[in-house]
Amino acid sequence: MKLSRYMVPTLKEVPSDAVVTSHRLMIRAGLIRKESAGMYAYLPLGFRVLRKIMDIVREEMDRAGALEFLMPEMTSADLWKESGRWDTMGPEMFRIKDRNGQEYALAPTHEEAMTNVVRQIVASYRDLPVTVYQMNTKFRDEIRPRFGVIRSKEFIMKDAYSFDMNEKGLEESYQAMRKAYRRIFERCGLETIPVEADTGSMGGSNSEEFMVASEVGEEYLLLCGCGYRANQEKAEYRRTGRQGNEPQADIKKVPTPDVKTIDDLVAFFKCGADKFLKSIIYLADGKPVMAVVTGDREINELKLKRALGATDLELAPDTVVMDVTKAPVGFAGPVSDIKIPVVYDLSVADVVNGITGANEKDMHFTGVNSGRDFTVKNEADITSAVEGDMCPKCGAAMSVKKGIEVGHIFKLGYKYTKSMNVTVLDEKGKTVTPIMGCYGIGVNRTMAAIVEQHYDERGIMWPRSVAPFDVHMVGLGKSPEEIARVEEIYDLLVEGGIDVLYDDRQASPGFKFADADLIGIPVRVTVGKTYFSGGEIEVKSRGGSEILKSAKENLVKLVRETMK
RNA sequence: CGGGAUGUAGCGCAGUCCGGUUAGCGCGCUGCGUUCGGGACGCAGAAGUCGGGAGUUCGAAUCUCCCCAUCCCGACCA
Repeated sequence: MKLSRYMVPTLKEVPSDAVVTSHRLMIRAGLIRKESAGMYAYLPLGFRVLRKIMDIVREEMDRAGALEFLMPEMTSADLWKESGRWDTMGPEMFRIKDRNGQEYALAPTHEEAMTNVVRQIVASYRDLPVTVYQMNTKFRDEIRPRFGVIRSKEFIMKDAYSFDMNEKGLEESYQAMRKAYRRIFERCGLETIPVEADTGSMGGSNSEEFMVASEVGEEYLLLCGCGYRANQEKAEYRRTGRQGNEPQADIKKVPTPDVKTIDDLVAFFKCGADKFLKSIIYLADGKPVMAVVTGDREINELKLKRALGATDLELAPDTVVMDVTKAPVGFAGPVSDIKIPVVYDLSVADVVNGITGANEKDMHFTGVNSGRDFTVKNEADITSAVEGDMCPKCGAAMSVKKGIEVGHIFKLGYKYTKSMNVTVLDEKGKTVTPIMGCYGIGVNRTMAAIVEQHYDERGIMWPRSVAPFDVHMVGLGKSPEEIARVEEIYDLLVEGGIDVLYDDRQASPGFKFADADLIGIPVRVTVGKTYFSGGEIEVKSRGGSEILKSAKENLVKLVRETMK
């Protein structure tokens, strides 16, 4: 491909709305252009990279025996109503109507649609197991699109769904996908961290996310040297059991006018936030409950929901707090008799001489001790694990990293096969409901993550497997004769089966080199004065500083070696 | 949805506080010439609804009001 005939609008300056590295570089290197918030056009160079990633995904899915489909983007509301998600999906799902008033969703995911096709086709245990997939655009009305292509309203996802006769089969299908995912990301040159994850609103049991460690990641991962790794939604931690040897003080009621928040309390009592027993009132399925955690920890609503066995959880409105605690928000506590269920975080029992609200306006208790002043009846892990917390497996201190989620696999269970009434006959002619697994990869996001992991101050450094071209050839001929000799080299490479981007523009050498570094094709071939005078062609890899020289005859061979 | 910021040529910015003739600068773009191995130089050009609307005024990029868009932080999220 001749650059003079291609479209690579590289930029020296970055549009002011690009903040994170991958976004800036993808724009500067001419891979993408913004259409509007959360929507991007992929220019030819960017689309080439995207296609390479999709090819890798496709090859590995096919290798794992998954069958590729192409599904409609616009999905009938009936399907969503059947599974119940028409109501539960909320505003993140784009909903549209046709001229007859028929409702549709722009699919944010395809469980229903895929389940629907599959149920029309499979009828017997002989048809299972089967794993189906597609790579297609997904639409999500994100509250806040962000970080360029990492969080957008429209994106390409590879989504796969497995159908098995039983849990044993599901485990096999799940492991096959797990293996495929590892291969996919490895082939893309990405270092991923598989972590345990919560299954979220998709419903289901076992779940693993493939994370790419990155400063711009939107999730926090807890990692332990023993191999335990989980995202913060899911990560457990162990109670320290450290009580120290501070003697128990007497409980005292202390006036605390207008001291409500933890920050206020820290300033008022001049002690650490971990001394406070933060007591928050929630409505779990409409009924008030109190959650008690130490002041330095954040309640993890997912964990709390699980601990309570609730399907719906929200912070209680002020009126309910008033009703339950007989005090305004800010003075709740577990000491006085509370008529609603109370859940204590693991952290609470170890607090000696804690401070907590007295369920009375402008009053707190100090010197509060569990076992004496209140009883921990229902203890659970309901706060998010943080840096330094003890690993649930081995007890060592865990560390925290931020990560971008590029893939997610999980065992869905019977959620869709039941609600959508999928059945097959088993060997005995008995009707059974298949069990599902669900496996996603964010393709665009994977591309951004690769850039996040492969760049330097000059630009992108594509791993060969996803690079838009194999070779970036810089032609530095001036006279028509020289240019003709450069073209010969280009033809030579192309005939040698090498995918070449040839910079034949009339521009200064520095300009061309800078563009080559920015675009980040792994091998650069320079045909310039050393060739015209001494017959030597220069070969350099994007990551290295060494310049290899080659005669015309050996060029293809040398380039192939450098590509490895 | 809360808090903050921004919107002026394709991109990056100045001008706005304190209203006043042809709205500037750098990059990029076009033409000509000189250059030519790490983002060359000279000369000559093209390109702007100053985010939109309404208002104040003799006069608005600049002041007032309303709206829109974008970005950041937060809340939220397979």
